[in-house]
Amino acid sequence: MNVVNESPRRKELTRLAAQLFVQEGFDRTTVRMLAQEMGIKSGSLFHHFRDKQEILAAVIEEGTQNALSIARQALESCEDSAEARLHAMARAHLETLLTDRNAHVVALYEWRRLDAESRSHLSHLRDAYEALWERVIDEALEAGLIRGDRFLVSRFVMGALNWTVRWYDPEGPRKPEDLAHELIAMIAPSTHAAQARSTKV
Amino acid sequence: MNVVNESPRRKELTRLAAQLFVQEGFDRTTVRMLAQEMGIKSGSLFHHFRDKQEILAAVIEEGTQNALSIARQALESCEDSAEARLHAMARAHLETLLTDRNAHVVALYEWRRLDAESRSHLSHLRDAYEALWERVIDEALEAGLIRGDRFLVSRFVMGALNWTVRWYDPEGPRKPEDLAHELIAMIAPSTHAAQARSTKV
DNA sequence: GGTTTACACTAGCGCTTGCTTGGTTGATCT
DNA sequence: AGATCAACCAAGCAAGCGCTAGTGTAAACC
Repeated sequence: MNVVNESPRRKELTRLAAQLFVQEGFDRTTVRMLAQEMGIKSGSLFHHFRDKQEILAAVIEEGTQNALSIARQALESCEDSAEARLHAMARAHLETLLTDRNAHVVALYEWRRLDAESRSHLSHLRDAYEALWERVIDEALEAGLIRGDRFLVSRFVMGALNWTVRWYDPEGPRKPEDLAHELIAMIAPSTHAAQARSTKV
Repeated sequence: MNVVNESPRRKELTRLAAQLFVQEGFDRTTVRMLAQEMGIKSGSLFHHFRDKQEILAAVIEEGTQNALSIARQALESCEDSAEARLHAMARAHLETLLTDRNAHVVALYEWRRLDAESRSHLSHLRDAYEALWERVIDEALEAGLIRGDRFLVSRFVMGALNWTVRWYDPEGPRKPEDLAHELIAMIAPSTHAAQARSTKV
């Protein structure tokens, strides 16, 4: 019978599903396409997942969990200044786009295809991630690193970062490190990062 | 027979379609749902549009055309300083989200469901709009209003602005004017806008 | 006053969809 | 050696899909 466990097989299938969801979109991806990509028949798919919705939820959960743990780890292992923490968060965020790009694209584009219960479960995860951001931005505001409305600044920054999935090319010359620097230089021009940049160019 | 004209009836139907596409997503919206919303039977729909794809293209074209003409008008009727032009663009962008929100959400989320020919036609329109942005940002860079990499700054700004469709509440206290001010204050802290803000708060 | 045109209807074809059912296989455990 | 179990398959159902064909009708035009 079908299970809700976390078998390694299921994780691999989730990874493949994420790729197809990005290529085709959730609604256009049929269970037959998913099965073929996985090397099994469409019926066998429902041994691993209750229904198609559950595959989508699994993809998004996987990606968000990873982003959350990477961000937490980055915050723990960086210097304690507001600037260092802001930079660590931006860099962590961009690095997950390298390693988990598919899952994040799905989370951004197909969120609304989740049913009500998956959505409420996953929105807690997402809230936890965004809370990390708001806290780091609060610290930056208090330190006078940046200024402006707390709510608006965090939304603008999240927007700029999330939008990167649209244009960022991991094969290109720009590394996540560079993007993080440039973003912080843009919103906090009085930092070391900004000065290093503006004299270099 | 079905036509490709621009009858007022077709425009009204396009507006209704945009709303449904936002609520349900393009793939989940059936021609029967569209017809019901329009008060006709599903077969009658194909008198106005060749196929379902064409409805999507019509929605996106309408929204992009409006954004483009509003932006051009804003640039023509504003002061000639780099700061004024940047502000005019940001404000125009946010105001189209008020008046044409549905169409823009569709353009952002359902772009990939366009077939090849619609996509190539519409991407010219979108490029024209983004070119306006790049030019204004170039001017701001030259004027020393902001600093940083031309490519990255424009992507970050577009990201922050486009992301607003996710959280912006037109009924709330913040007006497009305010958002535009705040965004510019964030990326160009030495402007009048920034000083007015930071002393006021 | 006859023809055309715009817009709508009814009915349904051919196909695809997500998912179910009942059964087979090979490895693991006792 | 027998039992258990995860993993898979073949076959197909019921529902829904985009779209077409053929027809009706009221207004507009010549």
